[in-house]
Amino acid sequence: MLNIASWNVNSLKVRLPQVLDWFESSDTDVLALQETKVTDENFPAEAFLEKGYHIAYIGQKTYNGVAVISKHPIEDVVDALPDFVDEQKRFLAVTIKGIRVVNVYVPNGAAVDTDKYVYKLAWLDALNQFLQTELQKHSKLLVLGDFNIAPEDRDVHDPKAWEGSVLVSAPERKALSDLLALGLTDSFRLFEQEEESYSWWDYRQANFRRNRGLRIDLILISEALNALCQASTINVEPRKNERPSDHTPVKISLHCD
DNA sequence: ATGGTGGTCTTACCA
Repeated sequence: MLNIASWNVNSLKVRLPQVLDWFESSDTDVLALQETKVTDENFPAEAFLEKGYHIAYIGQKTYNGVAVISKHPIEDVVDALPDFVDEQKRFLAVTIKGIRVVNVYVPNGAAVDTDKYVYKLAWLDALNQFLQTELQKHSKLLVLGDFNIAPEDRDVHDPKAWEGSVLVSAPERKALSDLLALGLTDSFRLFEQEEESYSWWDYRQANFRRNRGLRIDLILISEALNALCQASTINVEPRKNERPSDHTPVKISLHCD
């Protein structure tokens, strides 16, 4: 079994002990991180290398930043969306055991009718363009990360309150369904899941305790991986940690020979 | 009750 996970850690500096603990205890082979918020010079590489892990990362000061931690060698690293000028470090594609792993931190979008929302939709369009060609080159491909989009109303704790707002708006959901139309599947919905399953809870208003969350951390898989996918889960435990990230890890198990 | 939390080379901004 090959276990692949995604976790928006909201500062790798703060969350490093939690990441190391969870990576080991959860039997994860490949972990995609978002919001590392660390420059490449300050990335805590040694903490992973001394354990024999393989790493790839691209970051910046204060904001954004993505990384991949792997128990298997990493090949063919691409650290930016091609043909898209972007100062923000949100994209990292790697190949591990013949599987193309595309780690994304999709822009949040702030609110509809803002420049950040326009940037979010443009970014998603550039991702779509990239995946069109990438899927022709890699039959085994997955796109995982913080999509900052809840695919459906059942992924939202209070759809009425959220209606039309950023993270659920129709243009964002259209951009997500355009990704799925390339031949990708939201792995979480391949399996029976508990109702009110979420991956992110705002720090404010005791939202986690009240399970007022959204499912915005996704693992999209190509058709060739569909047949190999044995499970897709949300691992809620790390959200209960002291000083938790506001996101919790999501994970798939792939059958491999 | 129009707030609230948490992260960052902070005291403003992002989420």
